[in-house]
Amino acid sequence: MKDLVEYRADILKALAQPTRLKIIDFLRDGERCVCEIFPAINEEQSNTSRHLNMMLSAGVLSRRKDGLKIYYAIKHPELIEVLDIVTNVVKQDIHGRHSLLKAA
Amino acid sequence: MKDLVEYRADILKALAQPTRLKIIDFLRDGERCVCEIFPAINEEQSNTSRHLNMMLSAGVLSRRKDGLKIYYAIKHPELIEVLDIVTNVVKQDIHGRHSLLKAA
DNA sequence: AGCCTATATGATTATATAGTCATATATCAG
DNA sequence: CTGATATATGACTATATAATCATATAGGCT
Repeated sequence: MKDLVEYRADILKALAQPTRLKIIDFLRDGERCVCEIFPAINEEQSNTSRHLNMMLSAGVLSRRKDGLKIYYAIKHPELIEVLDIVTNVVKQDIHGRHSLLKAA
Repeated sequence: MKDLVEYRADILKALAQPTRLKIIDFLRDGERCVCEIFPAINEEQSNTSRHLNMMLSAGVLSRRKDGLKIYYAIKHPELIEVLDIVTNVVKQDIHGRHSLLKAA
């Protein structure tokens, strides 16, 4: 049986990957179907599907079925705040690093 | 060269692991030396050291040397807020799950 | 029924990660 | 200098992860 620390790690792990971050960024404005998501982030359909399912089981996304299409959405809006905070931390921190940013 | 998405993923990854979460929880009240940290979280010294260094390179912790001892601290207090938000999300979410919590 | 579209999944591969044990390095005390 | 303490690191193992290609499943259309 998982304890609280493990559940917290699961949520954070679900956010902690570039492809998944791109997905969540794309879902900021509301739910989208898989067929919209994978072209938007420029990833394979199957890879996108795996990441979506992973985030669903972690409790980060919710899923709605409508005919052939499956719509995913961010389940807890607070997580958007989490990403915003992390973005700010990175931006503060980036000045103390040797390497430069590719794009903002 | 890393882009913003990758830096964000690095920070989140640094938080997304049970042993590291325990370390950060222990550092909430301020800096601690390695010799205090690893007994507190009940991990090997070498493993603890690796996690500390990992979080240092990710920009999550800062390090201060004082004689023989090395003190680590949470670098960005905002990250404590991040963990608190995630904890709340988990607590909300836990009700919709099949398994029960071991401890809070 | 047969065909299309949307999504998920099995099998595989390459790479990353967490942990352990032994050892190296650094600083201090005497 | 010697010995003790604190921290870091090399080498290794076991496990997890991300990605890909091919295929399966499911819903809708004619």
